[in-house]
Amino acid sequence: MNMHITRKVDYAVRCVLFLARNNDRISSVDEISGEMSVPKTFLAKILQRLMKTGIVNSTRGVKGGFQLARGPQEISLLNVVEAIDGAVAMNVCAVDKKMCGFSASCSVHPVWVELREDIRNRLKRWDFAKLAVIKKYQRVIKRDCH
Amino acid sequence: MNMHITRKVDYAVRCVLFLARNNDRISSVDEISGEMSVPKTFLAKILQRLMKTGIVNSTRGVKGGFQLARGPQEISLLNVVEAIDGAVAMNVCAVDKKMCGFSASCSVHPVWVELREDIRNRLKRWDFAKLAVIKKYQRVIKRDCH
DNA sequence: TTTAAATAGGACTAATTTAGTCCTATTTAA
DNA sequence: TTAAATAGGACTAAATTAGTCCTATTTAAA
Ligand code: FES
Ligand code: FES
Repeated sequence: MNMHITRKVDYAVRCVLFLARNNDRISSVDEISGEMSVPKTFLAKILQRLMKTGIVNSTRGVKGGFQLARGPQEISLLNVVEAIDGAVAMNVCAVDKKMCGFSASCSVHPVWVELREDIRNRLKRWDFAKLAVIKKYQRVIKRDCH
Repeated sequence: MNMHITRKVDYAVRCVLFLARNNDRISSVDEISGEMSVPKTFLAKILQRLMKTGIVNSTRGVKGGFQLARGPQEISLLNVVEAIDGAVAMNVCAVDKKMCGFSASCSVHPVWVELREDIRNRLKRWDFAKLAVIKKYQRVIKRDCH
């Protein structure tokens, strides 16, 4: 079980958060990448993905940039995570397709399905309106983070 | 967010499950790997890890092999997952250590912490006594798995 | 109408992680 | 003494992640 946030997802989440906080105007890749110290071309790719999945709108040309496609409260963390990573799923079957459907011998299957639902539900509960106003994490965390 | 079970964890879980179901005797790597169609040398490494983390006991020499170090009901899925992958943690901080502790600007932090706890709690709830007797998954699943 | 500032997108590369293999040493029952 | 087993270090191959780079297109404004 690989339980890490990828940079892509991290960047995407923080990017959408930035847009949620500046939703009154259009922001360019340049501005966002500067603000968040994310490689510009990489962020551009991420924004393209968010565009294709209908989370942000883009405007091309001079003065162009990105803006949320709908209200921040209509965008869940799950939306963003699945836009970037595809469907959240833990199943072993993903590893070896032949094992699943043919074999009836996997007792662990329902556990992964259950865990998947836990995670999806939790991510669904957080929307970017909530995230945008959340108290910034003031306490300095050293051990638990790294 | 990378939400897949690695083969290592998959193998480890099924391996411990096998041992739970055959806990009256010692099983060799050869037997387990044959039974589960897992590369033998790779499984050996995994069992070494499970050994070091106190989940299984080993007996060396002829007639040697592995056995659970304690009752199946005393071994949680979390135990096995963390034995193989290390601490379950999602924090972005893991990606860029400099970001955490220095910056107080990450609103998403508490979300990952919360999600982490969800996952750990769920994994903690499943022990291998429960898993060993679980109804084998009979329904053929095609779409949701792959 | 030209230009410069922007996104769109394909093709590529580098770095890291995952998934192993291979070999040698050690232990131990027969 | 030998053969069947685990222990463990060092290595390799494959896959994924994290990017870069280049060219095309769009568009506001000089
Ligand atoms: S067969 Fe689907 S998780 Fe095991
Ligand atoms: S600083 Fe720890 S998750 Fe953002």
